[in-house]
Amino acid sequence: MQTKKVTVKDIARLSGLSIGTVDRVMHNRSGVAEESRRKVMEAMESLGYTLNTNASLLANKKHYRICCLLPSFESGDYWELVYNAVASAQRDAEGYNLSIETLTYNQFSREEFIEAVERLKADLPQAVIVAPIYRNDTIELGHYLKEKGVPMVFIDSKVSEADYLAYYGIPMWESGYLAASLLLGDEPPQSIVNFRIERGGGIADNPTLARRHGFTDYVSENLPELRIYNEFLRPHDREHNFAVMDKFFAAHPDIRHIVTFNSRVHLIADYITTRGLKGMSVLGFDILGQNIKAVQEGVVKYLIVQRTQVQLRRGVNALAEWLAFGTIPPLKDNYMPMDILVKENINFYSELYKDN
Amino acid sequence: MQTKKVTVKDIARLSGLSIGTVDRVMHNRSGVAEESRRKVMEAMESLGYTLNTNASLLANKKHYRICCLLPSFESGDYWELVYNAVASAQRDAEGYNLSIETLTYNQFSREEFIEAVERLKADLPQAVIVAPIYRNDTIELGHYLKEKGVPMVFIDSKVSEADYLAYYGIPMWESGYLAASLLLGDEPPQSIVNFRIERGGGIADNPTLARRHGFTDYVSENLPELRIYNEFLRPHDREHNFAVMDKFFAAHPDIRHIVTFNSRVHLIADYITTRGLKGMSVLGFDILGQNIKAVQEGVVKYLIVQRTQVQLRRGVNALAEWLAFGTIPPLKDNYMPMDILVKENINFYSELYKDN
DNA sequence: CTGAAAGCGCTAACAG
DNA sequence: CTGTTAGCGCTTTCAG
Repeated sequence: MQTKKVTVKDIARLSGLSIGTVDRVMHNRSGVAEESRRKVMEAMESLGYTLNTNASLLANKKHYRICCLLPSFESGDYWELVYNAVASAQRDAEGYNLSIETLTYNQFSREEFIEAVERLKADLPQAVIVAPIYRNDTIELGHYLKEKGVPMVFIDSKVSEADYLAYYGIPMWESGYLAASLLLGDEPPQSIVNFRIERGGGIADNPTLARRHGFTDYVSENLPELRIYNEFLRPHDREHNFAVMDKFFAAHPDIRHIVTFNSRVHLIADYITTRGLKGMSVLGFDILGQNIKAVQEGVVKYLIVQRTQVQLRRGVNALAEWLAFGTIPPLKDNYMPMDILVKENINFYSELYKDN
Repeated sequence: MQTKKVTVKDIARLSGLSIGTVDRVMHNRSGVAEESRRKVMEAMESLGYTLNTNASLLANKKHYRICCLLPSFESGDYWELVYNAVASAQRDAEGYNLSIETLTYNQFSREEFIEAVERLKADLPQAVIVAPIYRNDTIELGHYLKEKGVPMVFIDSKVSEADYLAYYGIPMWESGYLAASLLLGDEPPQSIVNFRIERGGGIADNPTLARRHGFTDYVSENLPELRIYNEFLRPHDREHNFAVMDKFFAAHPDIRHIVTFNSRVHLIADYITTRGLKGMSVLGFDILGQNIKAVQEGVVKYLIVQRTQVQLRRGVNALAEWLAFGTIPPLKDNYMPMDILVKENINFYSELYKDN
């Protein structure tokens, strides 16, 4: 560290200007003579000035609002994780002159999404974070926000065609490819089953589609002979699901490998536990409480998870920097880690995903 | 959020005392009448006061020094990761009224460690972070620091018998157990080889010992028949290492499973690549640049890594809280995640481990 | 034991 | 275009 902290005063003195001007230069505000700007820059450079964030934040009266547009959730489902991450980001944000709000919509209802967008427009925040579901509507939202000068960050998944500042999330295709390599890498079976979720609305873009492509691409490349069965479950119809699975496994008693690309592998774990099936290799996604349990009990072998908290925090940071300094994130698409959880390491993740 | 931020003034007004007294109460400083203390507490409670960290930090003239006691490193080895984490924590620490220094010693020389401790004592910081190697000397250091009221945090590994404030690191035994389950879980082989590093000094406590125990415990539990060969390599003697491995694999051409418990799996990767061996299952630890490369090339199958940056940051945070507010960390032993890296997900980790 | 007052480094508003 | 000034909310003297 330096002998003494360099302050605006120092650089004002050195450049022969006032702290007012120094401030203006620092923040690229208009109304500074080119000559002065140069002098100030030079002084900052030579003294190695760094902004005291605490003082800055304290003095800054501006207050930014960031709004998160997310699917609503029921207890125990995927979006709850995201929502918790928002809550935690909210706490972090206090004291940073920015507040984070949430606007939710039923992910299966395009109407609700559009309505949520209307509400967003009615009380436009300074920045927006979106977990996109409806692709076209999201693109449109992007246009609108662009025009208003409101930056948008994607988390969870992205709509590449939209105007956005940055994306923080896992690479979807790769997550499926990874899934295949884990599940099928060691002793490739002859056939496997993919349990999917019946989609009601049908219009919604399914982000897990790319994931399934990643999986099937791995298969075409490495195991062209592999047969993949597709079966459909319902989020809340245990009886129906059990019937589906009973029927399937009766017809295919040899199948030992199960994959799901959504977060509901616990539906399958429930079935396996209840029926007492043995020797199954099951892979699923997302660190839901019930999924954790299934891994701990050895029913699910692999759980691929993302760091929702980190993703959101990075998104918020990117927006904060943009708002405060006009900084554009160095990378537009930020692909974050996909963690592989198994029985032997999962216990050291739960705390982290809850809070850290 | 509240309508308006609650400040010391508000609670001073409500309690009928001055902000000076309020401040004294907030920080449990002495010299406050019991009656006043009560009133202030009450007011804080009822208004839901929260400290404005920015203002606090800005006004606070105290400056804390944290010293990290670490093994020195050569480019590309494990301790470089830790050192980089310190450097990054240093940057974070600026503006938090605390500075982080590093004191290094040759990990193979107990003398150097003792000398480093002397230097530490000579210019005692307000808090200490230690990556312990010499167990007894560390215990002694703990006694000394305890007496001086200087808190100590362990990272990387811990000495359970010592007096310490908290530990942030992976669980060593479990990391070995995990290694075994990954390497041996699917199609257990008959025999495997463990390449170890010749230890010069011999007195140094080897933290990877617990890891090896975790591995062998898994084996005793699940694969009692498994034969584990032990061979010894040297960190910087490629020729010698190649001779050792040539000899070993000539004698055991059937062995396909290799594990190392230290960070130098790249030594083996180098050998495998050079000799063009095929079909090896190799597992190693730590996200060194050369190890990453070996995974990307498919030579190393599993790399188990820890989040050095996060661990250090948590350690620093714990100390900062202790210094500023006397807060004791909720958990003393904080076991952090062990990430499993394979070819298909490793590319999304490197950035994170570099900086995040 | 308590209150008053002087900043911490920066930003914003207002004069020039 | 530039300088001055009044705080932001808190901590820390220094008097009482």
